[in-house]
Amino acid sequence: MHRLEDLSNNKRSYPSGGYLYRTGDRFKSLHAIRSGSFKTRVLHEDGREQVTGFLMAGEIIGLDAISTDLHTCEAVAMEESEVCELPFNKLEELSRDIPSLQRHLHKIMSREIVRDQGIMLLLGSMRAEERLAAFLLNLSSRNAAHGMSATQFKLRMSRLEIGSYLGLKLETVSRTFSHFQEEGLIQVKARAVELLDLQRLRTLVGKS
Amino acid sequence: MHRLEDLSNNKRSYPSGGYLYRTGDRFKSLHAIRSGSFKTRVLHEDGREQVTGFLMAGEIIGLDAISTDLHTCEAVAMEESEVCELPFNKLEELSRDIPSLQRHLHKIMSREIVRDQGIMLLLGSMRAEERLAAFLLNLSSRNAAHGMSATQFKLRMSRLEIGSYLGLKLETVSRTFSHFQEEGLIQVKARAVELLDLQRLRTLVGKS
DNA sequence: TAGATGACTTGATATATGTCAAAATAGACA
DNA sequence: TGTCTATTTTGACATATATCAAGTCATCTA
Repeated sequence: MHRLEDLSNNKRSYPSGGYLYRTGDRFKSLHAIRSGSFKTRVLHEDGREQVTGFLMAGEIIGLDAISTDLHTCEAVAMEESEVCELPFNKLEELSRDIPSLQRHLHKIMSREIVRDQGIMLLLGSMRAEERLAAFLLNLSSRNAAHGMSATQFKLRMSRLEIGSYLGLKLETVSRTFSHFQEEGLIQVKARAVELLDLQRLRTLVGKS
Repeated sequence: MHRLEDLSNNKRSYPSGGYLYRTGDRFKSLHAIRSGSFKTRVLHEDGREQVTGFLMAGEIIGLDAISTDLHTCEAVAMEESEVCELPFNKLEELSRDIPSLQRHLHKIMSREIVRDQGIMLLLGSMRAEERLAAFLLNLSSRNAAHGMSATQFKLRMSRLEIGSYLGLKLETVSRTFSHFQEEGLIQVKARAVELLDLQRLRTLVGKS
């Protein structure tokens, strides 16, 4: 067993804005993203909402949706997004027989929790510049992990969505981008970003 | 199978500040809290840290510790804290035979993720008053869930710890407490708190 | 290509929260 | 009980980010 998505025989496509699942849906599957990208959101009764994550090709969606009805996941990329469905009951059955799968699921689950804790640290104790630098570096290393450029990429999400994720207003996100550019840390034009000085971006994140 | 802790034959005690697990420990057990309370923290390489949760008697600790080495859990109460250990491999074995346990574990896991998402919403989009009101209401309902008063209780944690959890400085926490008292929402003296107007506290959280 | 629509940038100003400092209070211990 | 220390409160001031408001720039459609 090398890749979870080998288990799937059900592939589906979603247009931008298409819902993979939405508030109230019963959780029943994991999804491996083959192309495009997705965002997850939590909703509050009073209408307040927040983006809680962005997911890209090569990553697994779904565990953070377990049993919550205040949570949605939808495609954000400009191109079509494709996923493989991994039905949960099938995974459960298999995981009884295949110990390595059990561990694999654990690892995925853990990763989500660790990721959430990182975001909590970010939201709770970083300033705007640190948050955005951390965000860019995170995208960078995930790009690299999937065989894409670590320094040049196109953002899949709007300033508003980035702001929601980082706990900032879109104007602050935009200003901080501009500021980074003035400092020679990045080159940014609309959604096209190039990281010019990874080292200085890293030191930016690691200070209080 | 009604309560997870019936599985345990291993009970342990911790003094205030005692570590249940600490950075780098290998995750191997869940723990059911019998008395006292605990806090979990994430640590950052640069020394920055944040309280990510408070856990009280009757609750289960441990899942958010899976495979992360930047995470600690320690006792915070004044009195001794006692836990039942639930070894993970034992749980895994049992969960193969007992489907209801599998579901039970799922539910616990989900709850942690949902909780984290709630905190992300709080940290990302609420102001100081809303955060503290949400915090107090959360303590209140958890107290009630364990058969204690929903309106009168003693805080187990310092202003500094509350601030770390809510992404605020301790002075802001203190000022907000005082402000709530002036408004007649609560009665507070050091760590003794009485919620005087639950309804208004709730409306405070649900606006912006 | 022109016009329309939504996304992004930039500026001026307001405001919430942080920072620094001191005093008051509570809890621990001899 | 009194002393010591840590916690909490309160004040004055600084600052980061939000808010409000234009204006520019992209992208899409006709």
